[in-house]
Amino acid sequence: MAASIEDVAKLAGVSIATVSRSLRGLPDVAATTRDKVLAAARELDYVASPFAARLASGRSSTVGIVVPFVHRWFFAEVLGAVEAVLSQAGYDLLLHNLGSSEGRERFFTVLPVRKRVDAVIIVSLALTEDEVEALNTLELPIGMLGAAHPGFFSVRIDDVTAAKQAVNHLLSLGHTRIALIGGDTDDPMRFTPPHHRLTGYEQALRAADLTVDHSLERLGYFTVEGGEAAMLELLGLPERPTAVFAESDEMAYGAMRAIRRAGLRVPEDIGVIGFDDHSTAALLDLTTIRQPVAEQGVRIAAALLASLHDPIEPTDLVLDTELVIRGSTVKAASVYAES
Amino acid sequence: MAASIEDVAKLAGVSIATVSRSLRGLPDVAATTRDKVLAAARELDYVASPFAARLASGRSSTVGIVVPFVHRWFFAEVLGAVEAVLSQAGYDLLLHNLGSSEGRERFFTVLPVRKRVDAVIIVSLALTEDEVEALNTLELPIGMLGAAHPGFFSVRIDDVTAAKQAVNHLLSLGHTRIALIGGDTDDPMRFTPPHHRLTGYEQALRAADLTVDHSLERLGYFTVEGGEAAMLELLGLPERPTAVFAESDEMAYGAMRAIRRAGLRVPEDIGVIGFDDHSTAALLDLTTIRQPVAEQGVRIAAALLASLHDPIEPTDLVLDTELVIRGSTVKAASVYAES
DNA sequence: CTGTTAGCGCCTTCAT
DNA sequence: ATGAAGGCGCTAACAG
Repeated sequence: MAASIEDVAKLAGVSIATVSRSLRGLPDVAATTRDKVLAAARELDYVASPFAARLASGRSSTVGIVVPFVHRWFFAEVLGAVEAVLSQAGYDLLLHNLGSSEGRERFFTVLPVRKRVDAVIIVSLALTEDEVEALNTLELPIGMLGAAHPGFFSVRIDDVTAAKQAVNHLLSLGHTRIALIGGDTDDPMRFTPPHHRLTGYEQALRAADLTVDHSLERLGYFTVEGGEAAMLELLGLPERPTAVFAESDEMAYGAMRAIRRAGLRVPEDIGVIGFDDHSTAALLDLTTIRQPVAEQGVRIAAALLASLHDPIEPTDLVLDTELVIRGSTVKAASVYAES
Repeated sequence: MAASIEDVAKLAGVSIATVSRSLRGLPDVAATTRDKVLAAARELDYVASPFAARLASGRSSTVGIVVPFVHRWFFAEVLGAVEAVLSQAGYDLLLHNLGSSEGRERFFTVLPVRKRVDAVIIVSLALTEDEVEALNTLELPIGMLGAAHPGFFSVRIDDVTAAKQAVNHLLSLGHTRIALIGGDTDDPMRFTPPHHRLTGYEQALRAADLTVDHSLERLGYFTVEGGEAAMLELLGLPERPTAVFAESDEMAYGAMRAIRRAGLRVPEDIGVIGFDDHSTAALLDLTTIRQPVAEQGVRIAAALLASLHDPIEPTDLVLDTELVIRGSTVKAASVYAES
């Protein structure tokens, strides 16, 4: 059997309370006794039972993270960043992968994080009022990544501004007929970006005195295939667009494929700009809006840890995005040119 | 304060023992009393404190998973699959992302899963004897994904055979000068695939009575950039290869880029085959060896859950791989042709 | 600075 | 079929 705190106490010749204090680095322990305890603990290869500690202290030293689809690039990237921060702080990470709108519903009705985490991170979800209420019953600090809600911590980018960056880039190249391939604003998963990016797109057009043509706004569902299908529709229009803003790099990939399969060239015939700066965007020479993905994860994790240390008012942090110009919007010999 | 088992017992007019039994679906509880208990629990919105339960039972209902880099496609995919199986079985998933060889060393010396999981899944690591020993001190069922070790459960593919599939495909197309872009067999992370894929590559060549030319074996480090650099070296050879087998799709992407930047065509001048069937492989029209990624995750998770249910001898499952032929090895109009 | 003593909330024999 | 009671291994007052 593994050593318990009592074994350590016996070996060190002190009480279990002193062992507990010493091992946790609490003050009011003589340096000499602490050393004795540490030596005993090392000798017995002792580690405290987290469950006993959690039961007694009421703290779980665990943070729950809720992501729509772990296997997608963005969420995996976030997860890695959050894990790094938490594990370094001695916290456990409890992963909840929604996977579908049913999974989402299950999560918010069952609330499997109840009684087992000190804080929760919600990634990329626009919460319904019911969901907010469910989270509030937890009476825990809540962190949102890619969205915001009063009373919750949040770290995000400004999707409206970012979308404007994208469209303004196309406008600056002389395009006036600019299409949008976006996410579904009515999707059951209710991701946050689609609304804002759509808004930014339309605002940028209006600011340039262009009329918003809704027939140029298509759904790509954040997948390569969806982006391709959306582009096909756009290509079938009486007057096709000269440029496309896709709300994700993956949809942009699909759009590029559709364009090329139609025998047209990127960017000469149609310019394409994506969103994210996915790891393969450089490879495919895609102009895009880069957002700091890992950093958002680091920041939200750090904010929650800080609030766990001593309760503070929720903070809302908005990070900058950056236009990365590549060959899909500016003339280049081929897709495989500079990147 | 949230309801405790005592509250439920009081409301249902039974003892806490009966509540515990009822809620866990144990036998020897009268149907009527069970209903009473369930009703009371529902009314109080009761959920058991996992920590109290774990402390008392000695079972953690948690599985630890150790991955080299969560943010990489393969591992994220595995993670999603494992999470789905575990959460459905009522198990928590404790994620450990190594991130580097230092992270790896830290994990195996600290063993942060001690006293907090019922089983551990190790993904894609060739374990050293010290690491095996460390895991054995846990006295827990251990599952390996993408590797195997006596005494541990495992689910994997046959990398030797898979590499042969790849090379044989190139041989069948008439290639005789076939290069390899692989992972580092001396890498501190010691991934398992590089050794086996290298072996399969050489065996296939020998079986075809071709001599193995080590100058055709280059390191791509499992990244796009690495693959590109490796391909550049190969292109600089006095007699360059007519085909390349990359041990991952991402290295294959890099190779394709290098080939095209050199003004050569794929597959006319140089054929390229990858490994994995990464989600963008179809997009880039890359011939590859598909391995069942999510299924490996599902299988290893299921195996461990089964062994937790009732201890069984470790099993070793080898899943099939499949050759997926696309335009990077067989003539096609362009990279963006059929896929 | 250190020890004593209640719990934390549940599981699990052992009785009945 | 149900209840009583002793832990599980630790934390957190409270004494001293």
